[in-house]
Amino acid sequence: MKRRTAPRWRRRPDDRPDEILAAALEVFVEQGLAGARVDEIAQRAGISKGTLYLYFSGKEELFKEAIRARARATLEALETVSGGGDPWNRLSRFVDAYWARLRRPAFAGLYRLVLAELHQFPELTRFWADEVSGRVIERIAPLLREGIQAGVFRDIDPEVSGRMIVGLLAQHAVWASRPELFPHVSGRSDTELVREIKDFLSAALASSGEASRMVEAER
Amino acid sequence: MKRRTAPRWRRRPDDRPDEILAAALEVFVEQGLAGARVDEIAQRAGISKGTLYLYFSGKEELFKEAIRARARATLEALETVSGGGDPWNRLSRFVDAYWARLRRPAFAGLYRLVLAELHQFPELTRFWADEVSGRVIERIAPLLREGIQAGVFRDIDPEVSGRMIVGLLAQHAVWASRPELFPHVSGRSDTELVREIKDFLSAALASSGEASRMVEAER
Amino acid sequence: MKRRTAPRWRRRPDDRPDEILAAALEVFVEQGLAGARVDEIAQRAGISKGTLYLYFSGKEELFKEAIRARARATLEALETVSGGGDPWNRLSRFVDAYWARLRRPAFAGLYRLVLAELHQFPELTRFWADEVSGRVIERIAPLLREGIQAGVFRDIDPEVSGRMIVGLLAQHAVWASRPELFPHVSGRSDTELVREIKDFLSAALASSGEASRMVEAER
Amino acid sequence: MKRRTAPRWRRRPDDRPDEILAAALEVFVEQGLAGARVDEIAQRAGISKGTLYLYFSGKEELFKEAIRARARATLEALETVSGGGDPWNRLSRFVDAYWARLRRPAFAGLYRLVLAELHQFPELTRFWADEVSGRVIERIAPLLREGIQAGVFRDIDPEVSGRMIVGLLAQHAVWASRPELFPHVSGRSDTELVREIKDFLSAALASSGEASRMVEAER
DNA sequence: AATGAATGAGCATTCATTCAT
DNA sequence: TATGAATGAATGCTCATTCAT
Repeated sequence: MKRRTAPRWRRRPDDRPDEILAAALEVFVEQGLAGARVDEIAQRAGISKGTLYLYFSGKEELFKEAIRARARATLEALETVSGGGDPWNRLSRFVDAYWARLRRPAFAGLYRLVLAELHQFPELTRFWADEVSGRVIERIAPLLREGIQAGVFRDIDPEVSGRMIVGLLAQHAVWASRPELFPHVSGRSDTELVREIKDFLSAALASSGEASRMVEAER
Repeated sequence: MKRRTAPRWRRRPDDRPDEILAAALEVFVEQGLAGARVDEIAQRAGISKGTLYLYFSGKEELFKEAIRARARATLEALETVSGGGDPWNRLSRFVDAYWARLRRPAFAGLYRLVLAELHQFPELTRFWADEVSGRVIERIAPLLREGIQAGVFRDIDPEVSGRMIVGLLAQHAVWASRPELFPHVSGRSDTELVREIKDFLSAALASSGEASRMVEAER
Repeated sequence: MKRRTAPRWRRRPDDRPDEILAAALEVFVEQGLAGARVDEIAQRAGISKGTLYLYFSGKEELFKEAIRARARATLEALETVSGGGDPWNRLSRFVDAYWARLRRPAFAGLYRLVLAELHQFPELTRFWADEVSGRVIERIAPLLREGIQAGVFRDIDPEVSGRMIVGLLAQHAVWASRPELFPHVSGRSDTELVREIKDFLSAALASSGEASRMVEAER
Repeated sequence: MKRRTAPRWRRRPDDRPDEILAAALEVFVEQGLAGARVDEIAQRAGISKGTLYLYFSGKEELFKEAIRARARATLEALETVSGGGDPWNRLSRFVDAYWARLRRPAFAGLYRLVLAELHQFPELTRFWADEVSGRVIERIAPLLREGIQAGVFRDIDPEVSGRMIVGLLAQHAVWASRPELFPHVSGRSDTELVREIKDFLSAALASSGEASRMVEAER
């Protein structure tokens, strides 16, 4: 139902659909799917309610496309994290990049939405599992494997330790997105949180002879 | 005729209100605050819609009371975890007990609800921060402190490592509550997940001379 | 969706559904299916919009039930026309009774509605063909057959002459329901119209030796 | 630039307006006035919605003009029926010509539309009464008068018998346009129907000494 | 106390009409 | 002339809340 061919046509060359999706995600994050009002989405996108229906067939499609679009953007951003250096260094950079992503205002909201509403949309659920959840761990695992071969990381299943890393980061990001609810993060800066996480991960990952080194390797 | 103004917190023997709250939480968890229909709550509680309004003043109050009641129950349950033994043992027992709690079907739903909707209710937000979030870490911290003094745990801020422990457990519980969304947990049993978490925590917490021992100390 | 068991309960024992259907037919007749507003139907039925949805699942069901109910009532009314006498007499009584029915304000409207909108509802179309259209001719045919056997009517297919009788009556009723549109009926009373039709039918039906007698046999 | 105020009734060579009206009538017949969508009319006419508003001021005007145009065309077509021969012959030719007209797909639809919606437009109602309804009977009446003078038709008011003839034909055409609704015509060919009608009319019209002759006089 | 019929504000969606290009 | 994007009033339907019984 989205206009794929047509609306190359007025006002802001053709960001219209993206602007609508951004507004929609904002409102969905604040109110949930059922609570969001189409009127408000249109208003935040600076268009009329009717116009919105020229681009999307209804509230549900809007929801699905908003989730999809944001998820894609997040993944693309992570794609670029890379580079060389020793394993501690590379892991540190990954943590920084991922944390930066998780801390964007949109992320925690998206994640809440996914947890709360995605079960209503089986295709989206598959999309999320296949295209999003899986991808992040796929990206740390090789890095961990190399560290193990180099003898600097303990020999544990990289899928598992990858999961621990992502889990700690994600949970902290979620907490940090609602500091009023979680006093144990509310006084702390992002820098502190990242340092504490890195320190904890260093101890957990370092092979026995190694002094853990991620913290010093900081950005 | 008596119960005209505040018909809510009386009739201890009669557990009608609790049944309603349980039904309500169920529906709120499935549909969110806006998506939940009062009709359905009443139906699941086995009463008529009108009756529901004799006990609660409206949907919002129902929501707030449901959250409050469940949070209290969860905390009370954790209260009882205790006992002696060496620090690894006690930590292991705490992890088991907390995990068991987190894995109850109600938990992940409650947590999602808190993340998704609590911002609409400032008083509830305070309640959650003061009475719930804070309490859990308060409970592990002493345990960690003793382990440090006994020389078996690394000397790191117990508040911080407590947060890491709770974070890992909570995130895994969230993931495990939606296995379709998170393929990295979907094949694994609870036993496996707990073993992996304990192993990771052991490495992260053990003081340098110590072989980490939480896994062996298993229930 | 109609309440079959429940609403035995307040205000006017239980004509509620019938009152709604009557109001609905009125509005549908005036505005057509698409043009009718549910609000107005409710208003004419003296209830609120919401109440209407307690009895019917939506505008379409309302439409279908309204048609069905009225058609049934019309058929039932015709059922009672009967009696003895010579064929001319009986035919005359049938014409009077059918004409009286066709001239009720609801009939022409119902007929218009059927012509204009029924193609949207295949089940209703079948219902109309099976239960309504067929029945009327079924009722005159035996009467004509007896007249033929008695030698007073010409020997023509009773199904065919029945159709002519019904056709003339129906078309005149339609015209008479919109006199502004059809000047050739607009000045004439019902009595005149019926007399003219009977006269025409008498000539068409009488066997050659017979002087046609329907007109004199008048009510 | 010229055609700014009254862009409607000009440009003879350009038949754009007529194409639009034809498309409009099609859609109005299928959906009624309220149910018709301007979008679809434009689409069927092969133009854009905006263009349509260059030719007609809105949906209602479109409706009125479509009815008017079609009615005029129908009348013009009947004008040409004429010729000599004995009265039975001429009547037979009239019946054939009128029936052919009534059986065009557009007719029954137009008639339904007139019955269903014309009351909303008083001027159109007058137009229909004055220019359409009246005219047809005006055309048979003289023919019947001559037959009476020639002694072949019974001496009855030609206005009245004309009405019967038109009524029978019109009603059969309406039935035949919706055979699914009217089983008593659904199996029969047009030839059969016309033969039956002519036979019936012959008996009704023939003066007493005459054998009725319309059927044999067939085309 | 309990019920469930009744209400009407609220909201998603459609569609006739306008107007910048 | 012709287009089709944009608009927003109109309308079907839902659902939290009330209240007569």
